[in-house]
This record gives sequence, structure tokens and C-alpha cells, in this order.
Amino acid sequence: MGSLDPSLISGLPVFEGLSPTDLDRIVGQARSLRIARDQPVFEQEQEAHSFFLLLDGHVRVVKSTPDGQEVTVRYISPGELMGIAHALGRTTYPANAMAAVDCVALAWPSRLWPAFAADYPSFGANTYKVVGSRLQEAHSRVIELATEQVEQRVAHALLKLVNQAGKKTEEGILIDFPITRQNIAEMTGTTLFTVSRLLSAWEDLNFVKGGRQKVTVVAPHQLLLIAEGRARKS
Amino acid sequence: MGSLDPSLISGLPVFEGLSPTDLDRIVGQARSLRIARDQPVFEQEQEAHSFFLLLDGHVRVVKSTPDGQEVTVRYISPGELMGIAHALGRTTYPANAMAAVDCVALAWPSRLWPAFAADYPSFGANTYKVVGSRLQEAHSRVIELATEQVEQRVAHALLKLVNQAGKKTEEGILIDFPITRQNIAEMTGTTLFTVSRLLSAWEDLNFVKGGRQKVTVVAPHQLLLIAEGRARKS
DNA sequence: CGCTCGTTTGACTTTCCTCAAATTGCGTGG
DNA sequence: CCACGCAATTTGAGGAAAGTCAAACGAGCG
Repeated sequence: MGSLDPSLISGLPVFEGLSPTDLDRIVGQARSLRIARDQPVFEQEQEAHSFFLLLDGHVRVVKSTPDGQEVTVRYISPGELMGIAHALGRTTYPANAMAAVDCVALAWPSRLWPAFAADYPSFGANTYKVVGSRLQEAHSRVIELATEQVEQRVAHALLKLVNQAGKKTEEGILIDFPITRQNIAEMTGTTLFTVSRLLSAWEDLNFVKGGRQKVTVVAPHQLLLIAEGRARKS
Repeated sequence: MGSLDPSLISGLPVFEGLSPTDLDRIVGQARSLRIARDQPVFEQEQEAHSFFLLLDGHVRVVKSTPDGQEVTVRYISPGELMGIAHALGRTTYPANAMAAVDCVALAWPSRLWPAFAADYPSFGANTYKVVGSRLQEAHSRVIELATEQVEQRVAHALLKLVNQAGKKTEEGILIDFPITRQNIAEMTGTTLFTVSRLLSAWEDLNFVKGGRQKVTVVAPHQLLLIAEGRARKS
């Protein structure tokens, strides 16, 4: 494999506080891999053999319920860790991870995890910070699901996606990977029909522009009003 | 203050792997405190001056939304840590903590946290394990809220409470602290009316026995059937 | 050019919330 | 010790939100 460009990697929050030498040592033990669109990066209940750092692309992390329903836990963006089961005290992955587009990632064998955390304290600390912030994120989602109505949750989800994967176009801000109404429904605990209706309504109001596996946000501020429940009900 | 009984404390999962000496050093720096029922232990957005270990009682952890709705994040049982904002990379508490009954806790100044984690690695590791397991818990709640209906969520909540604070009585398993329909509603993202209706229905079926600020679970297995959606709808 | 799969839309149903009103349990002060 | 009053609870009626299902449409790929 070709050697990795260090400039892509240093400067990521995960590696903050590491000396260049340590960084090299860590990255040197990774293998880099390519995951094609719609291919799994890892699967729920599988033995967690590796943990990953996404370098390019977007990964959808989905949990399946026993009865086959799916809930999207989060989208991973470039620079984020994923599959860090061991930092949660698990030996299996807690969810499925699917490449939403063609992706590039680094992978380390999970068995290196304890040594990394011990030998490079700031790497360990940074990782735990990630876990901490994901806990807070998860709590926000609990609050949202418990207190907001579907309309607000879908608006929130779109705004989150825009912040995370928004790409400026002439029409507005495009969510820069293929995403279906069903995907949005799985992020917000609703059905694809309800999402479709909402998007249609918002398209009539010129807040968004839809498309097949595509959403462009035209008026983020209007969506924010809806998300916060401050929009007048028609 | 009277010296603390070490036998109460050693043997807690948080202190697993610590030498008796280290344990003493840690506990020696704690102050113990009593919190009267319905008094706050700490409050949302407050500077996180301390973190706590609950020794006796039960603490309700509640997050308030900007518009005044409340969501119960979890109940803390004896032996559990709370207020560990610093382990999440925060300097303020993310929620309100209220004593559900008269409580006893140990408190450490938050500024000791980094030193503890560094000097007593297993304490640090145990704490991060706590954060990891709370992340997984939070994810389960997201799944529940996104996929289950109210009936299932309330049944799940009761079962969780029974496991955590159940006390065997002649009538069944009593949830051993005062809890209102409103409290249960805040755990499950519903209203006190719906909870009341469900409990009334279940009381008719002899699955539970209600009371003012009191719930006794008579037939946990039946509740489990409801929680898993395997109960025949009447 | 046709087929597949995502999307839209309508009609209908169900679940759950909202609000009002009555009722009950329990602690407190007379 | 009892009555009062507060707060929790119950119950009903009505309505709103969102789910279900069926059917048709349309975009993009091979």
C-alpha cells in the first residue's frame, strides 16, 4: 500500500497533543482500507477485531432491533473514530456501520487499544473525550425523542446533517451523500411517509429542495424555527 | 465527621482493582454528606465543583428543556457515581440531580479528578467503563423511544426500576422510593394521564398494584411480555 | 427503453395527548 | 383525634398527530 499522507491526519482532534513521533508510531500500525458504497465497515454483534478512523466518506451507523426495525445512531464524518467498542468495555460491535459513499479509513487491531491508551495518554484522553461527547449527544437525542414532535425532530436531523455534511451549491446547502426518506425516518423515529410529507410541505414553502436520495436545505433559518417549535403552525 | 466504614465501600465496582492503600487515599479525600429528600445534589448548568458516589438512597437525574419540559435521564442507586461531568469533558453539570429519598453520598472536589485518573489507573479505567456503559444505556433508550409504543416503554421502565430498586414484599416487588405517575411519564416520554391509564389497566389484570407515589409489580413476567410487544392486545 | 426502487399522495385508522372534572390518600394543624 | 387542604390520581370526552396501507408516479441505471 502507498504510504499515507501525514498532513491529512495530524491536526485531527483525536491526535491532538501527540508528538509527531508518537503519531507516526500510531499511524504506522494502521492499515488503510477502502470501503465501497453500501458495503459494511463492521457489523452488529460481530467480534470487534478493529477500530477505525474515517479519512474520507460518510458512514451510517445503524442499530437493528430484534424485530427488524432499524434506528440510525449517527453518521460518521471524516476525522472521526468508529468501532471503538473497546473504549466502551465491549468486545463486539454495538451496531452496523455501512458506507454511505465510497470511503477510506484507517484500521487498527483492537488488541492494540489498551497499549495505545497506556503509552500515549493524550490519545487515550482524546478517545474518552469522544465517548463523553457521544454520551451527551445520545442524551440530547433522548430528550428530543421524548419531548419534540416529528416535525421538529426531522428539522433537527436535517440541520445536523447540514452541519456535518453540508456542501454549498447554488440552490442551497446539499447534504453531500445519498440519503433516502427512509434513512431520515430511521434517524428520527418516524416513517418514510411522514418524512416525505414534511419534505413536500417544506418544498412548497421553499425551505428545502428534494430529490431522489437527495436533500438540499435552502432556508436553514426557517428549519431552525421549526426545529425549535417557534414556527407558526399553518 | 465520623470515619466511614470501609466495608461499605470496598467491593464497589468503581473501586475494583484498587489496593486497600489507594482506596484509603481516595476515600480519605472525600467528604461525606447527607441530602434530604427532595433536595438537589447538583443542578444543571452549575459549575461542577464536585463529583459524587451515592452510598445510600436514590437520586433522580433530570434534564430540563428550554421550554420547561423535564426528562428523567436515570436513577442513581447506591454504589454509583454521579456528577462526573469532568469525565465527560464538561465543567458544568449536564442535569439536575434530586434526592428521591434521604441520601448519603461521598463527594470529591472535581479538581482532584485528573489526579485520581492519573495516579490510580484502575479508578480511571473503571470510571470510563461507567461512561461507556451509560452511553450504551442511552443508545438503548434512543432505540426504545424511536421504535416502541408507550405501553412497551412504560413496562420497560417499571422493569428497570424493579431491577434497580425492587424490594420484595408480600404483595409483589415494590419500587422502593416514592415515584409519581408524572415521574414515570418523564422517564418514558409520555404524559401522567397515559401512565395512569396503563397502570389502572394493569392493576385490573393484576400485573401491578398502584398507590400514591408507589408502584408494586406483581407479575414481572407479564410486564416483560408487554415490554417486548409479545402480549396479545385485548 | 424498460425495470427497479425511491418517492408521493390519498384515505383511513390508531395511538396518544389535551383538558376538565371528580376523587382519593395523606400529612398537618387545630 | 379529626377535619381540612394539598397534591396525586383517576376517568371521560374529544381531538390532533402520526402511523398504515394501497396505489400510482418518476428518476436513473443498465
